[in-house]
Amino acid sequence: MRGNRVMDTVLRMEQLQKLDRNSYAPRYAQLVRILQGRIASGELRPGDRLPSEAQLCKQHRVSPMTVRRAINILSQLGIVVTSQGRGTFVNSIQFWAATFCLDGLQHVLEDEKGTTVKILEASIRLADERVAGELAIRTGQRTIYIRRLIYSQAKPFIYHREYVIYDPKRPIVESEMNVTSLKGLFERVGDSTLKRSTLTIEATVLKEEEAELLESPVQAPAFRLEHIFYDFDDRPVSWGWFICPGDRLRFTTVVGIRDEELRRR
Amino acid sequence: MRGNRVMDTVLRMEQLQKLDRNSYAPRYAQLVRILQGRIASGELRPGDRLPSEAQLCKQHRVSPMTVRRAINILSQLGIVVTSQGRGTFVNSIQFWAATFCLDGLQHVLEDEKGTTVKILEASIRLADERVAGELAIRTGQRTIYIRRLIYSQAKPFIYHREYVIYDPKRPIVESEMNVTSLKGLFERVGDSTLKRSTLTIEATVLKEEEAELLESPVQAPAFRLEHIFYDFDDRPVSWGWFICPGDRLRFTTVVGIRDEELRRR
DNA sequence: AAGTGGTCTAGACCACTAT
DNA sequence: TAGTGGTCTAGACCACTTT
Repeated sequence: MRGNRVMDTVLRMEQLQKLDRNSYAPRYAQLVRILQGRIASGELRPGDRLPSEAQLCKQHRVSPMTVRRAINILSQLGIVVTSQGRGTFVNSIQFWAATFCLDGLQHVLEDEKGTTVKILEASIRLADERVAGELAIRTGQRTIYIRRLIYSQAKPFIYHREYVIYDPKRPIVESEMNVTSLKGLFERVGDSTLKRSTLTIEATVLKEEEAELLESPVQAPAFRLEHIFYDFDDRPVSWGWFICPGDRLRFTTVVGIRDEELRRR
Repeated sequence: MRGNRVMDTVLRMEQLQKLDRNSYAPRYAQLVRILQGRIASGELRPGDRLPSEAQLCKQHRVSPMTVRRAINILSQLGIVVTSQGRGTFVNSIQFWAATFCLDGLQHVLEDEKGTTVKILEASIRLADERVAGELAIRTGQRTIYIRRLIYSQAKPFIYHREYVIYDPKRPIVESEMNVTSLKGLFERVGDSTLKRSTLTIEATVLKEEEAELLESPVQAPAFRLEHIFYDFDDRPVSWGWFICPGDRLRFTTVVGIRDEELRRR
């Protein structure tokens, strides 16, 4: 099937796909699209070896670094895999390599006008075993317990609870109170800048209090997004979780060859 | 705070962090770690400008391409943002840029011994409106309806249902039947190789049939992972969904500066 | 030994931003 | 105008795999 004359002609034609040297699109990006096209068309199938980098250099009259870059991008997209000394191969679709982004939340987070944050409670609580464990402090130590309700388009959208380490030197509460945009919420806790955060997504159902606040039925499916924020000394400063009804949030992605325009990178 | 003498000394000391030119670690990777360290230590804070690429070249005695590569990696990690003509800046933690990977499933998918797939049903069904819509066919057209139960360590783990377009020319059913490893399931439908797939994650609760098969309580929280597979002609060939109880699956990620070893890329 | 991908150099030109 | 990031060249050397 691969070795007949018709196929060879197709191959030759495809290889003639040329770079447009006057285009504003960078050459590496054009090369990515050309190779993607050869894979998408079925000309190069999973397991097949791509032309070597030296061959691609000659064929498209570009330097090795440019070819390298194109192949790196395809590799990061999971479309090809490289193997030193052997070659570059078309990958079969890697289902579990699919990545989901929280950008479903982004439009909400960035919509300053449509999003409001209401603080339901902010009080001192002594850490129980669970809280102490998550925040790496001793039980009985003081924390600030905060409950927030986040509205999108005037409707309750997310319910957030968190425990923040209480540090008498830093008046966290006041600055936390001033957070009315959700976006600012994640950039800093109190006046300390955050270094990193661990996030976990779980499936859950709404409990009574949650359902009431979120104006949804009890037992309705929901996402639970748990977080721990760390400061620049690698100490946890905040542990909490967001609850969002399942009918208001979903995560979507595409794995394999996308036909969209290649994004700038 | 930034302009005093102590800080300047710290800055000078940090800048003396040198590349180990005998190390097996590539220079761009070492440079990434050095810059990450300067950010992680709080020396460079969100909003600060990094030294220009030319300066980094001189400081670390490497070529522009090597600096470029290091900064590209930091940029892809979301740790810095670049702006042509202005400079490269330390990013504040981008909560919504968090990406979750299905690799929580990977160990299950790749564990050939511990994972088995049992086919509960495979029958011809005429497409109703919903199925026809998803698969872009006419209502009443034939599809193959397949129900599978995936076991991990001899316990039911995931329940899968899908509709596959029926093509008399391709004996899909037999080859579908032979799929006993979950891994093979996603690489091909019948004998056609897959080009891409769209995936959506939703929160749901177990219905009666699902609960019984998965040996979990009815109404228990669960993830619903819906998929459409496309062939190389961009036509949908399969629409279906996986149901997995919430207590057996979670998605975790880290956003911001990780302290792990820098992975090869 | 020959071919492959992985890293790196020392420049170049360009587009964009700030002054 | 000077400085910045973005792209690109035409080579080089190395580690690895296959023959």
